[in-house]
Amino acid sequence: MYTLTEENYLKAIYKLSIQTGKVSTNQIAASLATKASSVTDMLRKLADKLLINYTRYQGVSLTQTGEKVAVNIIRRHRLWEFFLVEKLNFKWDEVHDMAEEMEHISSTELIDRLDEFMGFPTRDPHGDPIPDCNGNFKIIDLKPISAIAVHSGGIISGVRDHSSAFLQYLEKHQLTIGKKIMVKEIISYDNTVVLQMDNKDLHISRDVANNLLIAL
Amino acid sequence: MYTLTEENYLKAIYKLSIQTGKVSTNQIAASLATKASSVTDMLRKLADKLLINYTRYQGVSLTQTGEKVAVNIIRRHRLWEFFLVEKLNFKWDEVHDMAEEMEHISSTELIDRLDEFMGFPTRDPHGDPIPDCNGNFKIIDLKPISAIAVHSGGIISGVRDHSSAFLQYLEKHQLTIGKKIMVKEIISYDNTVVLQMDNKDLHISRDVANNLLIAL
DNA sequence: TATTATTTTTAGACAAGTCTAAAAAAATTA
DNA sequence: TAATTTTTTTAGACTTGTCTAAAAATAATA
Repeated sequence: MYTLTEENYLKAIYKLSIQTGKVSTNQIAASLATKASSVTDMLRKLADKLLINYTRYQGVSLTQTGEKVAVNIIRRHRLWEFFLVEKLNFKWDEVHDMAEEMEHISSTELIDRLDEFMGFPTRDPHGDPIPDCNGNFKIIDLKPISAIAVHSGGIISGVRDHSSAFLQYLEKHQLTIGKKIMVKEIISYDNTVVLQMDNKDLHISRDVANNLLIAL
Repeated sequence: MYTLTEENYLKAIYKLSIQTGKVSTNQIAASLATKASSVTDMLRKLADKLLINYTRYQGVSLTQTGEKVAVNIIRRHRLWEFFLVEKLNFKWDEVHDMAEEMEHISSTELIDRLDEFMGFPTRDPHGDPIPDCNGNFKIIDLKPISAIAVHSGGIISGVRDHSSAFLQYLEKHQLTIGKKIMVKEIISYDNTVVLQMDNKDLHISRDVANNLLIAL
């Protein structure tokens, strides 16, 4: 239906527009590691196919069709990540690149059966929600640890940085999805956050606290 | 490592060379539904990459490297077919096109784990052998039903035609992998083959008998 | 507001893979 | 062996997606 490149553009635009609304050419170029001029070319093609709203110099947003396609790609990506971790025993930091390829397998029937095979999971291994076969999913409002008050806490429920370096760091310190944590103290000198978890103290940097999301 | 197109060419050349040794430009063109001129272009590229032996007008054969790549693609294809049938409950006539896409997922680690997950199967749903992680597999010499003598028989073990029309026909008449059959009679008028199976008689055409393979 | 800097777009070119039409080589037939 | 047919290759062009360099539009600053 859509080329691999088109799908990657739609996914990138979707992800960028969640945070920022309208998306700029340069943002897309950065996100896809390509040049602004290449992006402009592609934007015209996507607009011709009614997948994005685009007027030059004004940035882009997805049309309803475009969003549906993007959400579907994300559904496929997250279901394959779940499969790789739950069925093939990969670690959560190993699956991104593989799922990046697998998300382009086109059969809807296949992905729906895969969904069923795994018992209709609602979160992928990184805590991100998996859209159902109609594209519906709950956006839970998660907060980075750096944004909550001292003496409050919650359940680790997601990450903002999906790099394997970050995920490996978290794994090493047991900072995994589902863990209950409490912010004990913030050291004002360098904003180090002192967490209490499993009755032990753990110091994490501001950077880590910014990228680790909790549900209150 | 290799482009999708390169992989498809290597696979096609591999399959054609099993039957005929050296493969011609036109054979490849027919098998990939493309034009002879396109094939010539690609053959030069594959030869540059040392994947095939090619001198113009003389046909092609795979190099050792080329064969290794081709066998690996076939391994991936057949493992995914097995997965789709055994784990996701697809029927044997539904899986070809999906596997055709999935065979290009590149991770070796992924395919080896998938292999393990399914218990290292040795045959795909159509009876074709699945190469192991070193590319080894047994080529069992199967005979079409049309080639065996009256009153002899064997186990249905493979098909020569993988089209869904043919597979659906077989399914409908319970002519599935593993079934034991015996050739009772060949009607000389039109070469219809009368099979005995499950203590019942079944008439199949010469065409069907040609495409249904048995192990003696 | 005028100037400068940044962002975005256009113009022209390139690589991969495909095509049609025509030429060259090989195979077949007379 | 010569003529004809078939197969294969070459030549030139098109599409998709990319790039660099330069121009145009927008945003920021003086």
